[in-house]
Amino acid sequence: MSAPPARAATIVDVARAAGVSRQTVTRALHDMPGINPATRERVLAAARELRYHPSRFGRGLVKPAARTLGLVVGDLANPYYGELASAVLALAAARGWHVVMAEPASAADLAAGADAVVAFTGTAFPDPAVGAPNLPVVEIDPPHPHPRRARVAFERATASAQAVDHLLARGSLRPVVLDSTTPPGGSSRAAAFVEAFRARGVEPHLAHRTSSFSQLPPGTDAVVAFNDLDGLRLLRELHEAHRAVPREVRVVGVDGLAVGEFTTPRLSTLAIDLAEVARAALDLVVELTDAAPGAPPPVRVLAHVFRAREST
Amino acid sequence: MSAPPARAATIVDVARAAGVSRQTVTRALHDMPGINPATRERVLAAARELRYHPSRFGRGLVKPAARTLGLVVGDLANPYYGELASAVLALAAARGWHVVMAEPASAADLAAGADAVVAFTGTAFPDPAVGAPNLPVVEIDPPHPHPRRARVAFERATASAQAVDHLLARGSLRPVVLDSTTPPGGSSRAAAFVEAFRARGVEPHLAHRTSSFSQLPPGTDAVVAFNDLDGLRLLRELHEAHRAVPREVRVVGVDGLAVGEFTTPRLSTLAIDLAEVARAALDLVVELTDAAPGAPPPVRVLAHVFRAREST
DNA sequence: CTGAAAGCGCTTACAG
DNA sequence: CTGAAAGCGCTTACAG
Repeated sequence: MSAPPARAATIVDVARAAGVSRQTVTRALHDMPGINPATRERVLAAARELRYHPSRFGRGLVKPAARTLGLVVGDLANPYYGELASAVLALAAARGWHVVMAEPASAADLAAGADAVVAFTGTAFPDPAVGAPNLPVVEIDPPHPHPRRARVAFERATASAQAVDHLLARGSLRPVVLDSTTPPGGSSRAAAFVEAFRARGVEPHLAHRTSSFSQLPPGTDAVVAFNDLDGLRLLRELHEAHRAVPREVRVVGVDGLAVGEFTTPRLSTLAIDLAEVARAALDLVVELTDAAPGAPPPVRVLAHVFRAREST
Repeated sequence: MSAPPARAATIVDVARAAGVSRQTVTRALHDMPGINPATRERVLAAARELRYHPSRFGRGLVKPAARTLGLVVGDLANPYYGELASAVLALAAARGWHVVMAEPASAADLAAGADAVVAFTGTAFPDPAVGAPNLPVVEIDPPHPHPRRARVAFERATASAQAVDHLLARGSLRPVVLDSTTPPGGSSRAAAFVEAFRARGVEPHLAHRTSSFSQLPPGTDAVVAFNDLDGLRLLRELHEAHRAVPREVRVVGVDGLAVGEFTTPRLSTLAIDLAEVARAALDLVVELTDAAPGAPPPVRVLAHVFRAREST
């Protein structure tokens, strides 16, 4: 009967429709005592009719609101980021925080909707939009430290060295390290492996992560994949090419994906406790928020662990 | 020097610290024209010193704000939900919406922070908290239709029948259907398979999804797993028990996980296009919001597809 | 170039 | 049991 509303209904619209004042609407909506049941029904009916939904902003301004954390992760379709996000969600809920998520492409947009941001993308988090300086940002494993952002740094040297020792001890002397950068070797995960090989007198071949095994140098007897998903792809390719893993070729992934436990062979990998990463990130949000203005941003270092499974 | 602030700094605090008015602070913060550069610097410095970050609520009240979608998914560590979430995030960003995420356990809390909710959990979405009736809710594949919620329904009968025909044609006549409910057979995904088997004169054995293969009836020659992750686990167990797949035992999963392409053997599965599911859900949010008060909630039906890979 | 006023939608005291 | 007033933090016209 009524024309479609140009804007969403407000509490005043409901009050007018029900013939009461705004505070009576609030009372009805929040099931507060001291309201005539008949009045309440009338208000609720009007609210339903108008599809009234209270404005988050009006309410947030006047009631202590949940802190809202912005979370930016690489790609949720990769279970690695999914696990991290899942851990952050659980921890945030336990603290009563809300979590706004965004893909890296629209990360800058988060500044408007979050009180702080945790970013885990493999690249640098873009500077927040104009109008939102001083947004506390925590980066997980960023390519470069930032002078005003807290960060969770990954320690890879130890685990990479263990993996390399493991490979060498089993006779793999012609290793390839796969990487996402051009030229390959620029990412910290690849760099840690390259360094470990060199420290032991072995010069690994470098190639892009998208290389198939057939494109690698003949004689290749070990491959360090860029991540576990790539490692699984490689395992599949080697199976189809009738190359025995680990006898002829050894494969190491990075990430510690649970699904690497269910393949044949199980994928050896560099793992990190993502629940711990999540906890460190949330702790840093608090620390950074409370830090003195000039103080250097806090840092947490978390180490990878080499998990030898069957592919090595 | 100054005592720690009891509350976050507001624009008035910054104005006072810089010795200007509130609108001058706004001007400096938003890089607006018509402000003395020296004044701007002074304001920005004060803002930094006070760690001032504008309130989302104050701003949201006065500027047209992004719509915020609440998204509740089962478990992000499962790439199935991760893929869906990833698709929703991308689509939402394209429309300029924000996305607040929560785990099912804290889903009710979303009512305070979202303008609408999309829920995909395998169970019924809890009724939103008091004070937020009329919150538009879109459920994906809910166990039961809800009188006021829109929903994306999954059509499983066709694909399940195809999978069953495929199994039967290859001689698997003693199938087991695994399920998450107690007793098993209560979930819609399991029910669709059971029905298809019965329609063809075969009575499948039912067991709980956590059953290991060794606990299934002797002679079992086909297993319908509850989901792909379970299917991969089963594949691994069969490999260790030296049972040939698919020759002795055929395995079907449900979800269409990408990782099922990289295992050996590749996992046959019932897949659904999650990008399409995401699009349907977001479209329903809009439809539901615009719908007439009394109108029945809109519904979209999306069908699974049987993807025969190597495990059958 | 800068400030005083009005108003966004809500809830919380306080009157009646 | 119900309503008038004040105020949360911000931006947008409008004066000066």
